[in-house]
Amino acid sequence: MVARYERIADELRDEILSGAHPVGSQLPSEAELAERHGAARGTVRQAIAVLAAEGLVGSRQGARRIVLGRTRSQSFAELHSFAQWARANGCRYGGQVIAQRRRAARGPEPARLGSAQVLEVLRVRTLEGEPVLLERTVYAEWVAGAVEKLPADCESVTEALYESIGLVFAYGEHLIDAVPAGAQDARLLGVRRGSPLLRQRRTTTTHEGRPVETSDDRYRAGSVAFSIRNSIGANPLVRQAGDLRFGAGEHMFES
Amino acid sequence: MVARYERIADELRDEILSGAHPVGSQLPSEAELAERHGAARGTVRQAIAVLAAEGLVGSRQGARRIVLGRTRSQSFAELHSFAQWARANGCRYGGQVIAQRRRAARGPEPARLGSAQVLEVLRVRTLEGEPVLLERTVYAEWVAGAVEKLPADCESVTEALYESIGLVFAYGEHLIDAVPAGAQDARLLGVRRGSPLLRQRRTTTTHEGRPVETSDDRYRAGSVAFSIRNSIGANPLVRQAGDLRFGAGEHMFES
DNA sequence: TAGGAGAACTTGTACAAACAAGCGAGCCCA
DNA sequence: TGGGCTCGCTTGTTTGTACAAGTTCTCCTA
Repeated sequence: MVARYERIADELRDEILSGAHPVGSQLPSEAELAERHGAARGTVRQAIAVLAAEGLVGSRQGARRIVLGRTRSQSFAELHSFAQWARANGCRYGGQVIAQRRRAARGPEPARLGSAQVLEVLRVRTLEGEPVLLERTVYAEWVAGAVEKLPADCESVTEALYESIGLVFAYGEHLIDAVPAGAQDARLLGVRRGSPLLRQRRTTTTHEGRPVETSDDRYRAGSVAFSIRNSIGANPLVRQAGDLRFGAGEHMFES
Repeated sequence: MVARYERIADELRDEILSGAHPVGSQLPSEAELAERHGAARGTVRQAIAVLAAEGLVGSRQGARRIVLGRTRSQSFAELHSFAQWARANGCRYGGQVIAQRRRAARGPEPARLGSAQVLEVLRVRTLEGEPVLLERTVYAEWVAGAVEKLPADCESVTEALYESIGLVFAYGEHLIDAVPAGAQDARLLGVRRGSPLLRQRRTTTTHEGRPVETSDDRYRAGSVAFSIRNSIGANPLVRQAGDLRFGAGEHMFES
């Protein structure tokens, strides 16, 4: 059973994406939409809030809402799962575990993952046959067993963990910056040492706030970009100051 | 006059940031908060929605809400304005226009900015005295005059434009990836050619959806990172496929 | 003691009503 | 003609109510 406001949101979104409401044009008023759908104004507002969060429409008190764009931001699942994202974009994709070992948690890991033992996995992901992403992931102890059981060429870790132990990655925190490729990065991604990589560091938790993993993912430059649409009043992306230093050598599996 | 739900949100945020509600702990129920603040449940829900959008709390139907983190995502203004962001972080900052000229719009610019003539500005931004950001911005014709009147060392373009013509940057679309520094990048940022830069391409519009500018901003690696907090159901960040090609030399707003 | 039924609690959805606040267009007057 | 003002429209805020749906804990029973 889909909620009513979601169906209204879907319908409005379709109308925008199909061009019935061109970019820059005014949306029907809340009252009009409410009458058309036979719903209360509050429900319509909820529907419109969904579209606003997707960056499709903007609003200003007193004035009609306007259509801002036609490219829709996707769900968290696609941000988190490389496989789901690749599939949604119609790309061939694959993955391969390069190295995997258990070790004691160190540095900020005990605090972040809440376990003294962790499982460290180095994985290469490919898009259209080419290696584009190097994942250095550290799993909390309580999922380590399930991760170890996965095949080395598992295509979607997220889905596999959901199937095996019902694990859902619910919340994530991401830090995005650029770093030069280290020796290992260069070798595995097939680029020159020092060439630019897009790095995404993330920590993921379950619905209950239980930490699952932290990861250092490095994308080959040009293969992937992150996109965000936002508006005054609500957006989750922020800059964070770095310290102008970065060491290329502080990796996990660096020999 | 601040809205009631905003005051409740502020109070709750303070409690979370101050540690009264530790990370992972449960928030009081909506009914409890409503009674404590003498407000209706709907108002409390609105307040909590603000915190959820900031990534501070998560929720699941039937279960108490939990605190997800203590680092608050900031407002759009801080994402958009380098000056406002730097100030909020207590950094010394500056800016200097390197070059500026009017020219005919080309490529995707006429469509994106809605004008045939544009103003192109090359600006270097500094943090704590060091150059960290190179902005290549193209302004639509209708703001070009106001931009030209700004002093070359204007510290905050966003604020200056607001003061002079009441312009508010309301909506933005951002594309984030990594690129190697070109010759000009390297010279102006004081890094080696080919070293990694974090690139943010953005297009900004007013409340009315009127395009203001598109920009290609390049951050020195290590100086700045982008951070995002998200959850299942709502997040604005997406990956976008690149084409695996990139040339270091093809600057200035290529597609 | 283990497991299941169920009650109590909590969040999600929906409706209705009212007032506040801001915008825009049209009107009137100088 | 130009400027200011008013009025209607539209979105923003708030309250109250009701029920649906999911979670969690307790207690009872096999």
